[in-house]
Amino acid sequence: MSITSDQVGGPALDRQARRRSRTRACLLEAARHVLTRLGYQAATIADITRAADVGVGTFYLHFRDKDALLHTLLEEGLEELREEIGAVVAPLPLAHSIPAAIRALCAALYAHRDIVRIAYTSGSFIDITRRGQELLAGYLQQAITAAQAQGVVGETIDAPLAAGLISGMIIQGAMWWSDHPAPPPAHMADQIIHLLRGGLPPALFTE
Amino acid sequence: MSITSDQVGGPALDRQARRRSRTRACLLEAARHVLTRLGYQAATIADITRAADVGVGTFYLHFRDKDALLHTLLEEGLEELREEIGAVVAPLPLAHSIPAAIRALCAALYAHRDIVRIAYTSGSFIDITRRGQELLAGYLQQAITAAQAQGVVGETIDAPLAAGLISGMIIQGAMWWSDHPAPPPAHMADQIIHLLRGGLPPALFTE
Amino acid sequence: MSITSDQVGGPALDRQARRRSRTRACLLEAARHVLTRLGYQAATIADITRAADVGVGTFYLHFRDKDALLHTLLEEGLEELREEIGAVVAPLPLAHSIPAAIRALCAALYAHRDIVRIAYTSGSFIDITRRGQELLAGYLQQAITAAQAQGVVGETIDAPLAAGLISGMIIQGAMWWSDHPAPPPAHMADQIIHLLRGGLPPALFTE
Amino acid sequence: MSITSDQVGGPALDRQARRRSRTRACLLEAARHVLTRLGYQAATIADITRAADVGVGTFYLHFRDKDALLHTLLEEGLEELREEIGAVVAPLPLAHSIPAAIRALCAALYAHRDIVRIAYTSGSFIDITRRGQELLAGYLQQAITAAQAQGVVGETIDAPLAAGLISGMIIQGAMWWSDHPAPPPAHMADQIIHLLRGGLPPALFTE
DNA sequence: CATGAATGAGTCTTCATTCAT
DNA sequence: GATGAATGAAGACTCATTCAT
Repeated sequence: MSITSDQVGGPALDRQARRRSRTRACLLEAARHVLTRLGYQAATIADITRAADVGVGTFYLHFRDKDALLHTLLEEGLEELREEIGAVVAPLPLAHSIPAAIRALCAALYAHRDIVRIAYTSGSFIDITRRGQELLAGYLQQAITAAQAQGVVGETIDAPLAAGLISGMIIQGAMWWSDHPAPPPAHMADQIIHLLRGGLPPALFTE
Repeated sequence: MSITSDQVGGPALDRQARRRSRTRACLLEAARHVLTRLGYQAATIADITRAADVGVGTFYLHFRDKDALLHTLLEEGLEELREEIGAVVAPLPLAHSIPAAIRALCAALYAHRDIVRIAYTSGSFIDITRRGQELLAGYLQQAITAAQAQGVVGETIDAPLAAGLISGMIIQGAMWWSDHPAPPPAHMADQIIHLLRGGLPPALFTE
Repeated sequence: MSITSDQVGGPALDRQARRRSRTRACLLEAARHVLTRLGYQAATIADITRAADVGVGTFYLHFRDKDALLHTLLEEGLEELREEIGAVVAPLPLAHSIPAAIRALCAALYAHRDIVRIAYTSGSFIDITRRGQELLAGYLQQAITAAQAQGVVGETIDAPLAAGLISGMIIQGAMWWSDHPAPPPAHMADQIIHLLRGGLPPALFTE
Repeated sequence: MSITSDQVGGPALDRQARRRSRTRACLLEAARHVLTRLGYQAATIADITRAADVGVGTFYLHFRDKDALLHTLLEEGLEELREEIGAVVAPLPLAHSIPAAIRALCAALYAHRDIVRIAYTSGSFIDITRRGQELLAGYLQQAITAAQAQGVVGETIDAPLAAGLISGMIIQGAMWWSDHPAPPPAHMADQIIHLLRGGLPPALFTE
């Protein structure tokens, strides 16, 4: 008696589910490429399914519409960012983790520079974009606030705004990366840290 | 010949030209509002002409097509930016103009925050956007390079990258402004200057 | 000085409006033909605009969507029915107007047999269809009730149901007409009146 | 040969055939419900298989395509109508079977009101619908013609048309039933018989 | 110059049908 | 035989652009 696939329910169902998952992942991957290149509004469903090498109808088996795709792409990207950064920053002492946080943010945003570009050029889904920026700023603000609580940083620093500025700088770098290969994230992080350490001497600021 | 307003050529032609100019300005102003709200792709010609209170056909008397409108809007915005910033920065000694440049950049970008948002969310016309970013970075890079030439700034600073980072920080602020009223540009500039002066103490950077 | 069309606002605007109206009427007329032949669901917008000899986009200048077209078609048809029948029946003494009412109903439904077919085969817009049936039944019921009030008709007749049955018979005839040319409405009305006068003798009803 | 249920051919094949039959019946029953609710064009194969609780592919094991399903549904419905009505009317003397025929038609159409609605709102398969109407009219026409042959009904009655009118009245009632519960078929039949017996007195017809 | 009705190419989206498991 | 993921042709609807007035 031969062992056929329908004798054992599990594997058969698993294979089906795996195939489904793979198609969905193909679509997300293709969408990431296409949206990065063309922008959300200009990209068509046909562009995406062509890039994923599936039929147009297949798209709608996995996403309700174009908006749902973008939502999924951004939410999943945000979640990966959160995990990657969290894994690096969590074990560090808050008050002294700014360089590490900046390096982690740069590395993570470099890895997801496509998603960052899509988030900032799509126009819609501002809440997800905002949550992303808040995620980044959150790490920095925690570090600054903790340092202020320990008295090592003066109160003249507006912690939320400074955090926003630094994260803004990094995000802008990520958008730059979506067009240019250089500089690598480590170099970018070094320069940011160098700048924040007081790299620009007081001589430049005599007005 | 009938007695009409075109008996006297000069004034009539002027009035004609003035009316034409006014219509064109209305369209550009309407486009700025509508594109800021909806984004380039989502905004329709009808949206723009409705906001400008003219007929759809009138649009095509002033702009070849939708792309030409965006091109004009961005080029004119870029030119205004260049003039406003240049007027402030030109008379200053390069090596010591960083705070003034930052304040001028913040003020000018705040005034044109709609255009900045349109430039960064339209997806097309990357060359104009790049030229805008280069305009900003140019002022900063000149100042840093001049300071390095005078020996007041060390060579460990990557002048183009630092300039890019600082301008990126400011641009990111401008995109934030397109959604939020605060903080005012002067406050934003102060914080940036404070940060760059070495506002974050070495204590935060002991790794 | 020549008399050009834009010197006199009225006629120019009128011409514009007339042209618009004509296009709309073309579309409604084309829709009546196409929907009768293909049915509401099977008919495409392209079928209708092709029949009307206008571009597809023109359809959407006049109707929000396919549903709005059907709604308009049925409402306007219902209104014409109401006017045509009312004009005939209104001046008659209620209690003796049944033959006249039946002739008027037959004539009006014959004239609008396409609309009747569309209403009864479209599946949607049941409320308009119901209102149409109630319109027909209303005239008959008024006549029967008036006759009962004068004592010339016995109370064993269920006036609403009888009215519904007779109108149903006529409506079914109208649907028949949408496929066949004969019999003409006058003949149809004569037969109905003949039947209702007691054309089938008691001999047939000895059970 | 492995020990499985197909060792004994007969019962196994029977069980197979029974299961097949049951699935087919499920699909037809589900189709009847779904098509009644949504109409033929609007109903999807997925709607039907979901209602039947089978996979979409299963549908095509039992019907060549969507049209074949409708064809089967209508043909089987028509056959049942024919059998039910025939069983009642066949043993009666033609010339005196009009009340019985009307009662049988009302009862049968009430039982199959879903099918009637589907037939009249599907747009396609007009030949089956026509054959259905001819089935009904046939019984009535035979009765009227037989009565005319016996001299108990005058020749002023156009037998085919009168038969068509009466069947049309009943069919219209059946479509009404697909939306409303009342009146019951017996009541409907009584009123029709009452009307045809001369229920509307001559007083109403003095023009 | 100004207008807005008309156009039709281009998109999104649905769904009947197929086929590998 | 049963399943449901995948397919792509077909249809609704939008909107940049034109042109007669």
